[in-house]
Amino acid sequence: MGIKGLNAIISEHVPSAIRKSDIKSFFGRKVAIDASMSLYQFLIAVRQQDGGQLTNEAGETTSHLMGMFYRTLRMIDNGIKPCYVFDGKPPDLKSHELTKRSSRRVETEKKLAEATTELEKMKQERRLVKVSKEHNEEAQKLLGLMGIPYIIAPTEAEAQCAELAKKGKVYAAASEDMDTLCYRTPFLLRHLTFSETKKEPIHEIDTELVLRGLDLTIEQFVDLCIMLGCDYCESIRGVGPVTALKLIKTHGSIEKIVEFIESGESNNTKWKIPEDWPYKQARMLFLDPEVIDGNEINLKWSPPKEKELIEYLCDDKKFSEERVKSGISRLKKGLKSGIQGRLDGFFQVVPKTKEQLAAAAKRAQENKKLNKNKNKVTKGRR
DNA sequence: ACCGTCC
DNA sequence: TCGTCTGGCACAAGACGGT
DNA sequence: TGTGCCCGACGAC
Repeated sequence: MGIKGLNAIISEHVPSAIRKSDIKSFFGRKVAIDASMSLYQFLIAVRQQDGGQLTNEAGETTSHLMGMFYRTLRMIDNGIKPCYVFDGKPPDLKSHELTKRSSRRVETEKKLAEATTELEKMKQERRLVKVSKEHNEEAQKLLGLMGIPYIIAPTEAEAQCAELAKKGKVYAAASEDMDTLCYRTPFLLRHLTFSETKKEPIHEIDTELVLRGLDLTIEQFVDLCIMLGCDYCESIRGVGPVTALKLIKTHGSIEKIVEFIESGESNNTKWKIPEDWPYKQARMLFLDPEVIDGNEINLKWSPPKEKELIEYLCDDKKFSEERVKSGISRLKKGLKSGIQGRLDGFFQVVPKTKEQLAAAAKRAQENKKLNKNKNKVTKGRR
């Protein structure tokens, strides 16, 4: 998943589109999160000494529930209201990529069988991690009991996250995945979760600023991303990030670039356009993805179902009752203090007038100052 | 900031 | 020679709480 | 699975 090297391009050409800030500056915000991606990370990372996953007595995996529970609590503690979005059916174009992945799986399984050392076995085992239907359903059950809203997307979760942000149902999409920008989410938050414990600050990427900074339309930006390399199709062999940007700037679209290369005017023999290249379909998947209209979605954060939560996590999954109870009170507290939260619908309409842009710039300035002051305060205390 | 533990 | 792409490799991916 | 880093290959200048 993702767009190869896009982060590097933005960091280099439009660093001003990435605002770096503290988790505190998102207090009162709602965000949409790709649930399946989170579950995958938890399944890989939440392990014990011997490399095995956390389980209950029956041997059922609990790593994903553990991760989901505590990460969500952490966000609630910080006044952030998460909404999780689960993947639906992958689009047909992705099947190439998916068959590639499954053939890699077969090889990994072989290696696992051949592995001699425990260490080697552990490594290969992690590569085999896959988010199952059961993992997803268990996570959904947990979220339901916690009173956290979730959505099952028709196809790509990233696209649905962006849709929620575009319609003002949430402030931003939170993801490590750069292709969320292709769906034109107003804001993309990277490193949202581990920012407090780790050194990386939260990166807030403003899609409109990226487009303006690169001086590309959204269509051209998507074409650039396809050339950089996405999940849906191949890219032009011999064209890396530098050339891709140059080409899109001078020719304006992949159609024109293909024309240019095939005409031989480029004096370049090394560039190889893929045969039967479905770039037009890939482009449409980004520009017009299948999503549930954000206007039809009503996100609600409800009080946790205490008794059932304890039954599920403690009785069934063997979580510490003390910790779960403390989690429940954190949930209740966090939801109370938020009350109405902040207004996330500010950027509802995509086209902006000059006045709106000026106002947005002013707000950004003020936020910056605010963050600086906050940092000073916290530093002073320590 | 480390490091063992969570389940 | 410089710039750019490719392919090889290693590495790490959570959160909590006590010290 | 992706990301950065180092490397050699290969055109461009």
